Amino acid sequence: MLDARYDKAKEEAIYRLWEEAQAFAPSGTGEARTIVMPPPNVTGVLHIGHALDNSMQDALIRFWRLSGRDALWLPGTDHAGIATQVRVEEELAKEGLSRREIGREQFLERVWDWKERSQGTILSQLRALGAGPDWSRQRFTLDEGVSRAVRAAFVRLYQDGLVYRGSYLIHWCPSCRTALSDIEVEYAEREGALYHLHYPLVDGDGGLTVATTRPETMLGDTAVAVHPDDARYQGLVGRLLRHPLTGREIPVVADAAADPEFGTGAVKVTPAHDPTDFDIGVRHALPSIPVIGEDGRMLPAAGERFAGLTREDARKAVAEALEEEGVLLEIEPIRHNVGSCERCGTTVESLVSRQWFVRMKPLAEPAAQAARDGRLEIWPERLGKIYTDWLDNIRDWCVSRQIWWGHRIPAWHCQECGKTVVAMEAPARCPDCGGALHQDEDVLDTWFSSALWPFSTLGWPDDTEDLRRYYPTAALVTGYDILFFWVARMVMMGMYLTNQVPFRNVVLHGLVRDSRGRKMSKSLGNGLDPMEVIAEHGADALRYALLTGTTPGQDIRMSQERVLEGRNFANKIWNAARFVLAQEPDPSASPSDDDVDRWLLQRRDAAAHQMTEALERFELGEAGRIAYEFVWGTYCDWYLELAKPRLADPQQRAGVGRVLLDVLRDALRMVHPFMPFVTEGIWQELPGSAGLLTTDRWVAETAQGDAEALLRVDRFTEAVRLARNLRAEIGIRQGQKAPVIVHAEDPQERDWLLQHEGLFNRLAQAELRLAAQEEAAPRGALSARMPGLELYLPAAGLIDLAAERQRVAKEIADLAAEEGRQEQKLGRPGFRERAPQEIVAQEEERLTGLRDRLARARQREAALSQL
RNA sequence: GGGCGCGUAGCUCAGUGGUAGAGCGCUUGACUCACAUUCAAGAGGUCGCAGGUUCGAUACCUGCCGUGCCCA
Repeated sequence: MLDARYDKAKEEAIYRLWEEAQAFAPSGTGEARTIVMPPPNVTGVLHIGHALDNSMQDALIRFWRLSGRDALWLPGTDHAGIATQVRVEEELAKEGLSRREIGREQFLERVWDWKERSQGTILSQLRALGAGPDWSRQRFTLDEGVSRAVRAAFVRLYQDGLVYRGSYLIHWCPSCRTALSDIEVEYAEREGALYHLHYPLVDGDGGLTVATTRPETMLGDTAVAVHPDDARYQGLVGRLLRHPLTGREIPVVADAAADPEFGTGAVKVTPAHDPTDFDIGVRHALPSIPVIGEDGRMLPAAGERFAGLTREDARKAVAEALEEEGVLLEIEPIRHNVGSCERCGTTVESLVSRQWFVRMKPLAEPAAQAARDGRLEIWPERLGKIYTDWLDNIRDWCVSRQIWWGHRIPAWHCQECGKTVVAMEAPARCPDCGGALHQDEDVLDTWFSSALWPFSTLGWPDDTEDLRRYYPTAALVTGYDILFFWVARMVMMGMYLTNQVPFRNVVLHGLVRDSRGRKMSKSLGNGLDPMEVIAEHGADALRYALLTGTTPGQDIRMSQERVLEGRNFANKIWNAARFVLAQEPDPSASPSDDDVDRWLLQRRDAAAHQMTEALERFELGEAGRIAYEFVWGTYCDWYLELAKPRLADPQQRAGVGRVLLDVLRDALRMVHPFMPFVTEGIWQELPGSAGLLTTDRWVAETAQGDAEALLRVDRFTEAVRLARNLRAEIGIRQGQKAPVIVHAEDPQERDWLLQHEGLFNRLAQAELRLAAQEEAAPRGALSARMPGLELYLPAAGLIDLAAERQRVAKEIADLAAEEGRQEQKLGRPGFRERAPQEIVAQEEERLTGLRDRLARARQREAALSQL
C-alpha cells in the first residue's frame, strides 16, 4: 500500500533506478531522433530558464523513447569564455590578485578548478530536475574532441578564405578588455546631450556647426560630412575647416550617411571611433586617428591636455576646452541609444583593432535558404522570418577575444618574417623562412565552438558511427533570445562543414518571467530558484508548471501558484493509483467490457491521439493539458466513480480491476514526459510491471470505434450532472438520496439507463425511477432537460415557491431572448442559401431545442402557479 | 525608423469562421471508506476600440489605442 501522500523525496531513488538500468542510453533501434542539449554555462548554477529548456527536451525525449524511437539526448556544458573568466577574475580580486600577476598558465588552472566545481553543481541540478540525457556521451566545449573540431573548422574556413585577419573598427569592452561581436552589444536608450560645435573655415569667414553626442571623440576628427543633397551646405563641400582644438585642417565631405534631419545636418567624422564614420572614412580615404585606448582612456594622440583621462572625464574636459575657444554653441538634452557590453554592462567603445573575422555572407545564404525551403523548420513559424531577415543582412563576425579562457586560435605567427600559419597542430618552424613561431595570443568567441556543438559532440570531424546515425539531429530546443547568437550560427557552420542542416527542427521557447511579467533577475530578487521549488514541491510539480504554462515561443509567467497546480496533479495521480492498488487488481483477469469501459478506452485513445499530434508539433503545453484533462477529468472524476459500485459486485470486480489497471498504466504513460518521477514511482508498484516505465511503450490505441458507447455514457454523465444540479437547487443535503424521475424519449436509452440504474443512483445520490413512455410530467417537481431526456425531482413542500417562480421566470426570459436571437440568425438574408447544410440543420435543431425548453419552462411556470 | 508579439472571467493564460474554456481566486454545501494537495454545485466575460470581408467575426483584413520585445 502506498502512503496517503506522494513523497517527493522518492525522486532521488527513482533517478538512480534509471541510471542503473542505463535507461537514458539510446535503444539503437527505430528511427533515430537526437537532441543535443544547449550546454549550460559553467558560470554558476541552473536557473529557471534552464529548467524550462531542459524540461522541454526531456519531455520530448521521453515521449520519443516511449513511442519507439531511437532517442538520444546528448548532454554537455559550455566553458562560456568571457562570463567565466570574469567570475574567476572577481574571485582573484578578492585575494588581491589579478590574472596578469599570476600568468596565463596559473590562471587557467584556477578556471579549470572553478569549472569542475560549477559543472558538478549543474549536473546534479539537471538530475534533480529529472532530466535524463545519455550521460555516457557527456561533452564539454573545451574537451579534447570538441577542441579538435574547433581547430578543424577554423583551419578549413581559413583555407577556404572564410576566415581572415585584419584591422577594422570593432566593438570593444574597456572593462573586459576584449573585442566583441556585433550582437554582444546591447543598445538601450539613455539620457544624453547633443553638443553643437562650431568648426571654422580655414579660408574665409564662417564655418560649420556640427552636432555630436560624443564630443571627446572630436579629438580624432578627420572630416566633417554633410548630405550631398543638403542645400544648406552645397558651397562648403570640398573646403577645409580648422579643427578647433588641434588645429588640424579637415575637409568637408559629401556623404549620404549624414542625416540632414539630425542635429544641424552636419556631422563630425571620427573614423577611428564610430562605425558610420569608419565607413565614411573608407569612402573618402580619410585618415584615422585613434584617440581612445583599450582601457577606455584617452591616448597621447588626443593631446597633452586630455591624454590619460577616462572617456567620461575627457567629455567634460573637451567641453570645457571648447567653451574656452568659444565654439561650444549649445548643449541640448537628448535621449539616444548607447551600446553596452552584454556581459558587464560597460559602455562599449568602437575602435580599430586587428582581429580575426569570419566572412558570413557565403555561410548565411544556404542557412537562410534551408529555412525557406523547409529543410529547417522553425517553431513557431513567425520566428523563422526573424531568422532569415537577420541572415539576409548579416555582417562579418569578429571571432577573436583578448581573453585566456577558451579555444586558443590555431594560428602561429613567425617572429622573423611575420608570416601567419593556420594549422591543426603547432608547426615547428616558419615554412617560409624557418624562423621561430609563436601562437596567436587570442582565443575564439565562445559561440564559435557552440556553433559546432550539434556535430562536434557526435565526433566530427571524424566520420564516426554516432555521427552517421544520430546526425542531423531531430530538434534543437532553446530560447528565442539566442536565435542569432547560437541557432543561426549552428545552421551556418553545420551546413558548411557537414553539408547538412544540423537539426531539422528549431523549437523556440520564451523567457521565464515573474508573476508580474518582469524578467527574472538576480538584481531584482524576483528569480525563482528551481532548486528551491524542487525542494519544496518536487521536480514533477515544477516541470508540469513550466511545460503547461507555455505556448510555443511565448514568454511564460511563473509563480508559486502554478507550481501548486502541478503538485496537486501529482497528488491526484498518486491517489488514483492508491485506489487502484487497494483493489488488488489482477493483471491477468479479462477486462470488463461494459459500455462505460468502452467509453473510457475511447476517451483514452482520443487523448493519446491528440497528445501524439501535439507533441509531434512540439506543442508541449497543449499535450500536457490533454493529459491533465484525461487523467483528472475522465479517469478520476468519472471512471473511478463508475468503477466503485461495480467493484463491489463480485461478478464484475476482476474485470473492472483489470480496466482500472490497464488505463492507469496508460495514464502514467501520458503523464510521464511531464512528470517522470511520480509516474515511474507508481509504475514500479503496479502488479505485473516489467521493467521501467521510461523504457516502456507509448499508449496503444486499441478501442474499437464504438460511437454508441461514447454517446450513451456522455449522455449518462450529462444526466447525472443535471440530477446533481437539481439536488443542489433545493438544497438537499449531501448523503441524502433524492427521488429522481427520468423520462427518456428513446426506448433504447430507457433500457440502457435501467441497466445502469445503480451507477446513476450512486453518482447522483438518487433513487431513480424511469417514467413510462406516456406518463405525464409530475406536478410540483423541479425539472431539467437535455435533448431527448427529462429529469424530475418531486419536491412538493420542499421548494421555496417564490424563489422557484422567480428562477423559472428568469429562465423563460433568457430562453425567450435566446430564441429571438436564434430566429434572427436563421432568418438572416442569405443564411439558408449560403451556409453549409449541416450548419443550417444544426442551427434549426438548436432553435427547436430552445423552443422546446421554453415550452417546458412555461409549463413549469403554469404548474407552479397552481401550487 | 522598420519588424514582431500580446490585449479573452477578479488574476494567470488556453482556444476556435457557426452555442466562449482551464487553473487559481470567489460563493454555497460536504472531513462521502484514493485524494480537503479533495469532492459536488454556482456566480462571473458586449473576447481592447472602430471600420471592412462574410449568410455569419472573439477568430480573417485594415486602422487606432494600450503594452512588451527584437532590429537599425
